[in-house]
Amino acid sequence: MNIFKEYGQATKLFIRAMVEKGDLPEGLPLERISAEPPRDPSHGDIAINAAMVLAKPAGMNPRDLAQKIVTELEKFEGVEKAEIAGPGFINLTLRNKSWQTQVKLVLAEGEGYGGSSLGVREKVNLEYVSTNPTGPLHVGHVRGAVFGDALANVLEKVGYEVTREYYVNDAGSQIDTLARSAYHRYGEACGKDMGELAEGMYPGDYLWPVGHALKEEFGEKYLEAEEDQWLAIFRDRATAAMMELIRGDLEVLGIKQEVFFSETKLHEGGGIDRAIEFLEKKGLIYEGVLEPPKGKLPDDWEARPQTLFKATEFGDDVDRALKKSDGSYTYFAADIAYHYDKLERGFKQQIDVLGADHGGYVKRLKAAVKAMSDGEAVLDVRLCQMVRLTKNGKPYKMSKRSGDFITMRDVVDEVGRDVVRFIMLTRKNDAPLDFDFDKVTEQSKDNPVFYVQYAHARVHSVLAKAKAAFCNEKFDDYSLQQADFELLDDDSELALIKAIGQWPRVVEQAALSHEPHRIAFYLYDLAAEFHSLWNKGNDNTSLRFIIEGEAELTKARIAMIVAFARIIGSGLKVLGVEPRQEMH
RNA sequence: GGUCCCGUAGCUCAGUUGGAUAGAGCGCAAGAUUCCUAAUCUUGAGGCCACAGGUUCAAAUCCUGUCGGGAUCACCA
Repeated sequence: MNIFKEYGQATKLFIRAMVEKGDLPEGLPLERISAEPPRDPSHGDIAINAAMVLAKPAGMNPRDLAQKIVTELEKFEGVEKAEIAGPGFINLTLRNKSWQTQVKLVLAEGEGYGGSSLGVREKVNLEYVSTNPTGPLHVGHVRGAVFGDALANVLEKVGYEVTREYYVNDAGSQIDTLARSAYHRYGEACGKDMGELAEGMYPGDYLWPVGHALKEEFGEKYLEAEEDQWLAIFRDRATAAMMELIRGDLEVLGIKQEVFFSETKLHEGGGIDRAIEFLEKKGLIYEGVLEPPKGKLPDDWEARPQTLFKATEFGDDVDRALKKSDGSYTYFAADIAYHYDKLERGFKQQIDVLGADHGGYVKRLKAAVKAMSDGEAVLDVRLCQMVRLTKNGKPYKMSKRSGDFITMRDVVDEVGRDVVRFIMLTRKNDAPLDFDFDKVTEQSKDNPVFYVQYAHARVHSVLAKAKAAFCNEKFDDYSLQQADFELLDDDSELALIKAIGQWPRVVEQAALSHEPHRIAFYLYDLAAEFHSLWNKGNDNTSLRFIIEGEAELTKARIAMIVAFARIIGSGLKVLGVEPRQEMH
């Protein structure tokens, strides 16, 4: 249970009661009431803004209103004191017991602690990665992949039903290029001199096995054949092979998406026609000529009539072309159809995770979804900024193993999956991120992954020592729930416990704002709280976790740090990182 | 030129969807250390939150404009 929410709800109940009694007018903006931890801990545990938010619409003095609420809140058993501060804040100080109980809750609920049913099982479609199937994942793709996956986890934790999806761009001209590149390798596999690989082809050696497989399958059948005889089939085989490769890459990162949606199927199955027809019925399609873009014109710009979608009616800057001059559909048309398909599958909440280079694409996507759903569905597009690879602060070039880029596997091989995943979430998605190969593997506070893991490992170690010191006591989660939590009354212990109590709130906020990085930052802060407490035990041995001869006290403290470790564990799980028992 | 993102401590960045005296880490200065081990902790110095207006009880946060940095810009994908 989220303790902040609890008191926020309670406040709202009082207000409603007051409205019913006629003490307050109807129609107050109750949704603006928040119960949050105050920035300054000396202000108490929970700050409620109700009086300030409601004073004006209620036509009351904020402090008078606050006084009424305070009188009610004071009656709560868990509240030690409630006071009015500043312009009308209501500051609650909870009894220690209210916090200490959280420890027991964590142990009882285990990984479920921090979860909620906020999402009421609403379906969310989360599309991420979606790289062109023309080669293995490279570093640039990792961030979006990790971001999307962690976001999916967070959303699930608060009760959304998330579908993790990958849009396979297997229809464009880049696939023809892929097929031709594969053909080149096929020729070579057959022992023919193919000369130099033409400009613009995919040079990576990951196409070698594809060439060989094609030789296995077709022998020399297509060696002298015209392109139109083999192109389609090579496209098909090469894409399948690339998707196989990409799935393998994703698995290395620990990512599993359940839907792989093919653009080609959209073309072949008439999905695009259907979506366009749908828009046409709404009167949102017309033939027209676009204004030339402002500023510098592209060299080959010319006015031409096109099939256009009225994107401007839904917030876009210009209307967007749906057909090329040869009559075939544009990429955007396919994308409209794809999002239409998501709507047909019942997704009112859609999230696309894209690279920052797609920034200019966001408005038209949102416009399309808005238009097709009559504003019923929401599309959120999260853009992930660049990752700059560095080593010791200098731009880093790795040996290029497959073609002309650094692959995701290169990075994971070098530093490990957990490090990659965690570091990718130590920055907001829309801020660029430096990935320094030295820093991320360094064992120091500088490196958040290490810092958090270290705290977790310390708990594990203490637990083992406690078991050895008290062989007659049990330290499993159930036994620990029976501990006397009121013994945890030192300020620094309470500080750790209060930090633990923030977890449900953090999860909720990360989920609602679609910002999984908040989890990573929270875990770091939480770990800091633990390390701090640990070191107090160095100064003052009475604050150590294991106190010889004091079984009850030791049990309570072990319960506290085990609860701490559970939070770290479930937080890391959300990020897709394995918590470590030891650091060596 | 249009659009989107960014501008917070010397550096790298958080900032609880508008809250009270703006926070961490690195670096700098001083100190501590037998539970995981100087891998950690404590204390200190360091800020016109780019700038100017506006909205209100309250703005780093929302709106407008200016300046600076990045991305992107008709049929590509």
